Amino acid sequence: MKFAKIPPATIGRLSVYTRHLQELTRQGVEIISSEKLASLCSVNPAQIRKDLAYFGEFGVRGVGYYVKDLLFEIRKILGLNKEWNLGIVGMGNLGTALIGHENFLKQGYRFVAAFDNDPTKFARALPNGLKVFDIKEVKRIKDEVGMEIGVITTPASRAQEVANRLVEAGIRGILNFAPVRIHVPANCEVEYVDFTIRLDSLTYRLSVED
Amino acid sequence: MKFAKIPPATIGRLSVYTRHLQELTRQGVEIISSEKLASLCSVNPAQIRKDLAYFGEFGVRGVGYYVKDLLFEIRKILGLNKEWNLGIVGMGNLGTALIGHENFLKQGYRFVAAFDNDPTKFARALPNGLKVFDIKEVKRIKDEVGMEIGVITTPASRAQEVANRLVEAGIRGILNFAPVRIHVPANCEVEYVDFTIRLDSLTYRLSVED
DNA sequence: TGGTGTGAACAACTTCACAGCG
DNA sequence: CGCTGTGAAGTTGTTCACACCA
Repeated sequence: MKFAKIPPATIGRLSVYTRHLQELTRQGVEIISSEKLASLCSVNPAQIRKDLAYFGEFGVRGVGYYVKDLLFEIRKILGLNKEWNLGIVGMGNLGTALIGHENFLKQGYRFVAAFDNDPTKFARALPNGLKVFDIKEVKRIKDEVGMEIGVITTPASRAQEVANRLVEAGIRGILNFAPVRIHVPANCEVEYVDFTIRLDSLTYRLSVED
Repeated sequence: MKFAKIPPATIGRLSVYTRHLQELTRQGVEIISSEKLASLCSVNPAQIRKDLAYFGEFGVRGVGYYVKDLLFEIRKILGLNKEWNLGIVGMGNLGTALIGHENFLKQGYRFVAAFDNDPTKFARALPNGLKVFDIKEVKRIKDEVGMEIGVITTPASRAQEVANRLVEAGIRGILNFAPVRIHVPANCEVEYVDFTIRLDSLTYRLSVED
């Protein structure tokens, strides 16, 4: 791939493009212009072309983009030409719901391990046949099942401690649902999903506009 | 300062600050400097001061910020000096998990209504005593229970249709978990939570750095 | 002709550096 | 004296406008 440094926002938008390209594929649409795709994704058409230009030339001038080809190329850019193995820590309501959620599989993410620190949960059988292990065993299990990314769904107060364990076990990527920032070494990447933060943005806007 | 337009990123960070200020309160910390708070939140100290400066002067020079006061002030800025009533549409695994998730209540969000389009779910009793209603009844129920924000947890293919119904019922704020952009009139605000998009950012970085 | 690819203009956001004040 | 508050500088990201090409 290219050696320019890519805006994080571009990467986020590439994901959005793939969601809508997938939908277009399902609808049988074969070709789409940056203008139409932009409208679906609620962005500026030039933004789409610019985002893609970081990685190469994927369109046909005067025509547009071949939906299937573009989808394939973007997924390759995002590293999604392989399946990724996820391990999840914190088997409360949310963790249990995520492990059974279709969207992960649809995008190429597979849960291969589940952890908690509550012994009463170790017996429980999960939807997809996984068993819940003690978080202390994360290193052993990680190597056994080839876990690559850790998903944290514990309460905020335990997130840092879990992150430490994951890092220690050699995990290089973490998706954190707990509503606090966590601190990890530079060789480990973290992304955050905090739905109450998004709600706060909403309430801010709703409060201001009146 | 008061009437400048605020960067969306600032609003997002204000939420992050509150999460850590809450944690500090729990730990009994009374005063904190922008430097220390910045370290907790993984941002630049000047960024915190700048973010706050959009809204007023909340610190004491030479001292720092009083944790409780700052928390109160930021929550007021975000419109969180009231409880907000949420209605959720799509009672699959994820929807059911969210409705029982402590973080919402902790931040002042209360689920007051639940909807689906699958009649077999209407009977089901939810954790917090709510009943699942037909999405077609959203307008009536919304007025009855004072629902203010709609949360969409349906599959992508049904998100737009649900958004239309919410808008029609007079909802002015939507939190969308479905992995597609939705289109609504200008008087309605939308925020997105897509965890597979965040995972894609992670896999991109993991793929590039090797 | 019509839509992509892209340098250049523009806009937004972040960080610096220090003045100002408790 | 130390930490906040803030103009100015620096950096990053977005949009425009048009050259270019199937």
